Formats: sequence, structure tokens, C-alpha cells
Amino acid sequence: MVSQTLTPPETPAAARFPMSQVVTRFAPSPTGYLHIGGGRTALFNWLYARGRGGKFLLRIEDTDRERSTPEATAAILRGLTWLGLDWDGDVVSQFDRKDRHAEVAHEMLTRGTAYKCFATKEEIEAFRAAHDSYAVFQSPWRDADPASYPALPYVIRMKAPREGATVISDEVQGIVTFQNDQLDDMIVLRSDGTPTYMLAVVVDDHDMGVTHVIRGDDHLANAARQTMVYDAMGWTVPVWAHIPLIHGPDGKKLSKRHGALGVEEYQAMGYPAAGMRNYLTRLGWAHGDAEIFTSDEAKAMFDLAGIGRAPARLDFKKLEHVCGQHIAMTPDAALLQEIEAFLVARGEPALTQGQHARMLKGMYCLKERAKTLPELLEKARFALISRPIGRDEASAAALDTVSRGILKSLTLQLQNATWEKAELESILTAAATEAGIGFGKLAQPLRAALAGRTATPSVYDMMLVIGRDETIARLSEAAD
RNA sequence: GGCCCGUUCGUCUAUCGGUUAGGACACCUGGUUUUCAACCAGGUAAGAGGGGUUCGACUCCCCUACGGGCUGCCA
Repeated sequence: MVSQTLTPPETPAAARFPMSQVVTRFAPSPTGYLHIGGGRTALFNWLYARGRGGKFLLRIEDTDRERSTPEATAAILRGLTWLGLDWDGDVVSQFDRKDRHAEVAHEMLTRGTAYKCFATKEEIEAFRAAHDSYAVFQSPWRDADPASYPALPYVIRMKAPREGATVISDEVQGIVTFQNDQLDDMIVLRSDGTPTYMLAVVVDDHDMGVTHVIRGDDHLANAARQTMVYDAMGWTVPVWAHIPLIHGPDGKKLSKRHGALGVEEYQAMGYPAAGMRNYLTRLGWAHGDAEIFTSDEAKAMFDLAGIGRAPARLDFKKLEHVCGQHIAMTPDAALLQEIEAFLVARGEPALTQGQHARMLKGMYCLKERAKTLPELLEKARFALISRPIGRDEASAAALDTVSRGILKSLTLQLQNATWEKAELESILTAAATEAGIGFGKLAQPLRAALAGRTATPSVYDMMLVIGRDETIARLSEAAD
């Protein structure tokens, strides 16, 4: 029988399951792309499980056949994969488990913790009209004699306690108490025999051995209802951790007008996955003053206690800063690989061997000046282009008659240089002195000649990366 | 309407009854400089409001304001 008041077990929630058995899950409904908030929820679950040698499972909540699409499922999987959040085992389809859900609903029936309700939607509306419009519906079939059951479609409703309270012990929100008279006899099995979310989620979490439910705090009230289902089946209630939702920069609920909502949009904008993980981890969670860290460090540090209770706002400036830090600390080869994947995802042509080699050679001076991949690619322009060099307006203007003359004489002087930075430095400074101009004045036409842009890496770095022949060729081209 | 949650610099946050309320991003100033960055040094900037409790409250309690969630045969 259902107890009148459901209270948390004596032992602290987190201690109910041995650490070695931590099982978390991410359970999105496939009705669109992977939302940035969903990505963070998945990240928290992943970090918690991975940091404790536990399992991170993935379940697609596709019981709503009207709104669920395979395309959305594919998009969610792509988003998670890009974020680097790997899950254990197969992806579970909730819809595939509908027979099991129905089985549990019927077991609740035999246990007397649920009942068949033959009330029609019209009757429910009539009930509300007769009471106040927010009244909790009370089914007349709750205690009806089965002998009186009509031969009509019915739903199975949870026989929820009407007195007392249901208490949730949440790792983020603390102890939250819901009066049972606020909670209705929720439907667990629809008249067409399919399960509702409230039943399916509990059955699946139980069957999958989920120990920690980390999800958005829009589910906080649901935790009370779900606790009733666990109790009705005599199952162990998991550890709850309801995390605040992410808001837009204006503090309002995140919506389309805030710009990027989908994880894949961030990928398309060229934020590196490691930077996204770092930023998202710090959004609503803190560990002292830790700001920039690797995923391994995050796994080791992450805990439920560090999760804040207030909704956090998205701040693109900080996202960029964090991403810039990660770009700078990523090993050259790995970074180049990520850039090439980015190019492919964008549908742009792959790098040629020459471009690849020059990028790798110049990565040292590129990765410390970019916050996003496109920004890095722009800085790397000098290493990617080939003659004839296309120039923007400002750089073309830098190539006036005087400058071209200087570049022309430089091509001769560079002919026999050893191509060491020190020697290039002395040649160029001497040239500037000779021309009676500061080095800055000489650097401008050099940038225009080498990259066709006015903002580039150091002229020495560019010369070193593209080599003597190409440097001289570009200077000659610009001088003519 | 009812129930529930939240509120520290502009933003993300530290603090877990006693601090000059700390860090990071952003911003401002200076430095470095070869453009753009990066980098270095310094600076501006916060406990929503009102009541309590206490020797002492950002921290505990209550009220108010504001924001959010739930209140579906959606998830």
C-alpha cells in the first residue's frame, strides 16, 4: 500500500549507492536539435559518471509519436558526439519499451497502487467547470468496484496518496516538500495502451539501473510524482539533482531570439569542443577559483555540491575567452585535425598537402591569437593562399610606389639569407633604416605582399613558415 | 489562482555566522609592440527591499518585489 507520507531514506541520498555503481543518463526527447541546455545537462551527467568510473547511458524519450522524428534523434547523437560525450551501451528507445511499461502499469493495478479510470475528457472538463479551473481532478473510479466497470476505453491512473506530503531530497535544491493534495492521480497508461512520460521514465531509469538523475529543474515537481511510482513499485528512488536552466544574456528563458540554441550551431561557429565543454561546465557549477581546465581535470573535480541554484546566463565573451585558451593549449597536430574536421563539417574543401604542412609549421604562431576556428583560419590565410595573392582594400593601399620599390630591393637582399629569424630581422631593420622609415611602416607593405591583409601574424613568422622561395615570389608579385 | 524553486560586481561565480566580500570574463588606464591578437601591471564594480534571530548576518527565519518552473491521455 502507498504510504501516506513519503520521506527520504535515513541514509544520505548520495550514500545509497556505492560510488563504483554510479549510473547516470541523458534522456532527451527527439523533437529537434540538441539544445545547448540539453548539452550541458548531458555534460553534467557525463562528468559525474566518468569522474567516478560509472556509466553514462543515453535514452531517447520518443513515446510521443506525433513529435518524435528520427532526424531529431540523429541530430542529438551528432551533437553529443561533437561535444565528445560518449555514452555506454546502445541508445535506448523508450518507445521500444512500451510493452514493459504497460506490464508495470498492470502490475500497479494488481498491487492496488493504480486503477482503471473510464472518465472521458468531457467529464474531466465538466469536473473542472464545477470546481475551480485549477482543481486537481478526482476520478470517481478511484475506489470503484471492478464489477461496475463498463466496456469502454480506459486509462490507468496512479492511486496517489491524497493526504500527507511527498518529500524529495535533492542534491542541488535540498529538501523539497510537496503536499500530496496538490498532486493528482496522474495517468500512467493512456487509453491507447501507451505509457505516459511519468511512468516510462521511472520504469526505464529503474530497469537501466540509473542511480543518479541529473536533469533540468523543470522536472523538480515531477520528481515528487515519480517518487510515488517508485514507491508504488517498491523500487529504490534514485539520487535527484535538479539543475537550473540556462537563460539568455537578458536573463529570460533561452529562446530563438537569443541566437544560437542548438549545439551544432556552436560547432558551425567554430568554437572548439574542448572549450565548449569547459565553458558549459563552469556555467552553473564552480570548484573554487578553477576556470580553465581539461576534461580530465573536470571529471576529477566535478561534483553535485558545486552546482548553483540560480539559472545562469550565456555569455559569449567568456565563451570566446575560454575557447581561446583551449585553442592555445591544444597540441598542434590535434588542433589541425579539429580544424580539418571543422572544414569538412562546413562543406569546405579539404586542405591540400602543402596547406596542411604550412598550417602545421605555423600553428605555433596561429593558435595563440585566435578564439575560434574561423578566426584562426583567417590568421592562417597567408599559409593557405597561393599566388596570385588576392588583397583587400587596405592592404592594396599599403602597396604604394615607394613601398613597392623597397620590396623590390628586398627580394634581392633575401636571395641569400639563411632564413633564420635573427638574420631576417637584421635584413629587414636595415632595410627600414635605409629607407628612412620605422619598422612598422615597412611591415605594412610586407603584410600586404605576403598575406594580402593588414592584420596578420608577425612578418617573420610568415616568412619562416612559407619559406624563402615563396616569400621572394610574393614580394616580387607585389612589387610589380 | 495554487504549489515549488531562485535572487552576491554588467556576466559566470567563491564565501558554507566574524573576510579590506576573493577569482574569472567584460570594461577602463598604463606597459610591451610590427598590424590584429596575445601577454604583463593596475583600476572601476556586488550581497533585491524590509523586518527579525544573534555579541555579530551575504550566510539562519519571516514578509515583499522581481524572475523561473509545475499545475496535459507533452516530455
